[in-house]
Amino acid sequence: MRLTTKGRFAVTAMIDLGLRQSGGPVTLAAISQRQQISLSYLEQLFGKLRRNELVESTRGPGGGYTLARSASSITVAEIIVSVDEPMDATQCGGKENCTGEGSRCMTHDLWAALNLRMVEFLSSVTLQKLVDDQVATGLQVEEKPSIKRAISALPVSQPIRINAPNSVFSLGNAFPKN
Amino acid sequence: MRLTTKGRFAVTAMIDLGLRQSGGPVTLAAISQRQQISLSYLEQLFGKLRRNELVESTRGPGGGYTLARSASSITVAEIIVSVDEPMDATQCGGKENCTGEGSRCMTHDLWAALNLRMVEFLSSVTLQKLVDDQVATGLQVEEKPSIKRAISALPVSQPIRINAPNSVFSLGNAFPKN
DNA sequence: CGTTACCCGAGCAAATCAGTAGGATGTTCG
DNA sequence: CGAACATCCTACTGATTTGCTCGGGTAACG
Repeated sequence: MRLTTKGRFAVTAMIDLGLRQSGGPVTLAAISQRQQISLSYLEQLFGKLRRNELVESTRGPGGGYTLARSASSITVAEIIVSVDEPMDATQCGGKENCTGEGSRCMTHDLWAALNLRMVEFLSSVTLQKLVDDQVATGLQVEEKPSIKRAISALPVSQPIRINAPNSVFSLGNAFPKN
Repeated sequence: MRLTTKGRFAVTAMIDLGLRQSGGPVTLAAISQRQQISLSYLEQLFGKLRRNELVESTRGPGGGYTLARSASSITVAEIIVSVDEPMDATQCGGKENCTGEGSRCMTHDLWAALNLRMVEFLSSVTLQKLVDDQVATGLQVEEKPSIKRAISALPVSQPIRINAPNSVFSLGNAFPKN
């Protein structure tokens, strides 16, 4: 498990998607405008999210992305793991003598175990919870017309602001030293 | 809070230090050999750990590093934060319009809150716990002579293997995709 | 003085990050 | 059909981080 801003972008985009998918598929262009993330970068992230079966895509006019499962069954851990490359393993890729013998290269098992704890923790937070917390901050999502796959003629309107209540939590790199 | 292999190296080295400092200061050269981390890289990491007052240094022959506080009062979170640069803040460094208005740039607060949760979690794990778990795996630390600051004439002997029981946990990037 | 071992900075190859560019493919509507 | 839409895909780029080397400097001990 690696925690970087990359995972943050993915989770943010997924929250936006969870908030607005009731009106049909949501385009990356719309998420890009609301969340200030570049479109091509979103395409790359959602490519991974799709291949990990967290979202489904619909092509053509009126298309976009929807959650592949209910938001309550998608966890933060799944999102982060999807966009973070597995990057093989520890640096003792198997070949290095690494002190030799039968048991693994010291740190290997130790960190596998901590990783598990991190995943357990992040698995306890569902996307639904994050979406609910957003709704609770008094954010209003203007609905798209309920006609399925209708081409939205609506202007993008003002960007959705995602605010955090005290109950949820944060990743990323904002950690002032003093 | 950022979780990368850098923090992993730091925590691993600190566990090694916690295991062996009872025999006096531990040299980075010894840690380097046991944990397979380059000496110069360790020097950089311990420079940060020292400036964050997690370790103390003793120069000259027989010198090395010792924990600045008891292992039970040092947390994993402190170690990781010490070696990970604060790298300022979110990308809306304050200047970007970021949708404007009074409230922060959407993701800002959301992630600050998750960050807090991560820190709380990693703060609940002390270095002492990690050291105890290592001792529990049946690792024997051969003592240096109890003469304080004596020059160790002992051969480095075999490297200490750090193994993980199921009770502790892991960071790092070992997370197989399948 | 010589050895030990901490200190410090510059620099470097590789990887990752965030984004750009340029298309190709599939869907819908006129 | 053909144009617009929107996902898909690959490759490339500049900036940063990672892990490490090199070369020296300084304090402590014999």
